[in-house]
Amino acid sequence: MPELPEVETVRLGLLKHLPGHRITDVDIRLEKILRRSDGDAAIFRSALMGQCIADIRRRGKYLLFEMENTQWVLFHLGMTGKLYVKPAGSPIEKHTHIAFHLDNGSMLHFNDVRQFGSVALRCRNPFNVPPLSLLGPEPLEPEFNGNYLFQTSQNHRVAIKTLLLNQHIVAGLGNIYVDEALFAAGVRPRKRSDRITRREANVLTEAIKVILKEAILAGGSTVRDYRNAAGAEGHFQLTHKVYGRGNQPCKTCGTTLQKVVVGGRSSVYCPACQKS
DNA sequence: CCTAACCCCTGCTTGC
DNA sequence: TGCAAGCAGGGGTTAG
Repeated sequence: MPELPEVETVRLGLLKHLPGHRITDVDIRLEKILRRSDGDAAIFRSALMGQCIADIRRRGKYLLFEMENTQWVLFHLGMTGKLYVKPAGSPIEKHTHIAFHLDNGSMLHFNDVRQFGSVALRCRNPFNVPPLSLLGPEPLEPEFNGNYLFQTSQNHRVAIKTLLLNQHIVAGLGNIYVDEALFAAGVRPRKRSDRITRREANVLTEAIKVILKEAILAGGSTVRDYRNAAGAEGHFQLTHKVYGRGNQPCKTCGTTLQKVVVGGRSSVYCPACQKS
């Protein structure tokens, strides 16, 4: 479940190794992992052969390789997707669907057990077309603020958790960080969005920003599958107050944490600390 | 326009 | 010990 902090951690790791390097070959083992790509596997390979990686960017949970020739490669890690930088000659392990060979001999492996992730070639700037153009604001940018969240909440009648998971409203939050932010803000996940107060929207927005920043500093959360570009685990899971802790005591007050389903997602909250 | 349900997929966990 | 059902869930599509 790579969310914004995990994707950002992968990006920072890849930045150390990839920009300025040329792709010398592309080995596509599972064609169907290419989704919404400009062209088939053969086109993907030939378009990128010999091309130099200029920059690595992120939008929501998407990672973007900006190539020197203005092509782009769009990655989504889905639930279990990983991008590994590997030394020269590393074997291609199970569930590695694409291996990029680089001009310094190292390799970049895209590995995804559940195959919910995707990789796509884009011949033009992808920011102004779907799916990126449909994304809401970046949660760490100033345009995501209490006023925005309050106004948006008033215009929908879903559970606040469902609203925050909606990438069209704010880009990059997933189950972990929404549950943690709702706990920090003292708001229950099933609270209807149009009943959120202006003050709650302010508190929630700040909680989201603080938690995301802390999680990035901790290298993300490794619950089961997540690893960074070097194959190392994150540490933020040690700080989780509620995610994955259903029926365990609240770390703040000792009350047994409640586990419920909201919008089809398992959700954990503290009935004492989250009164609203 | 909106929301809920379903689908994709594999491997770990749980129950018999 | 073995087997199968249950579960995890981001995002796209379909149904209502």
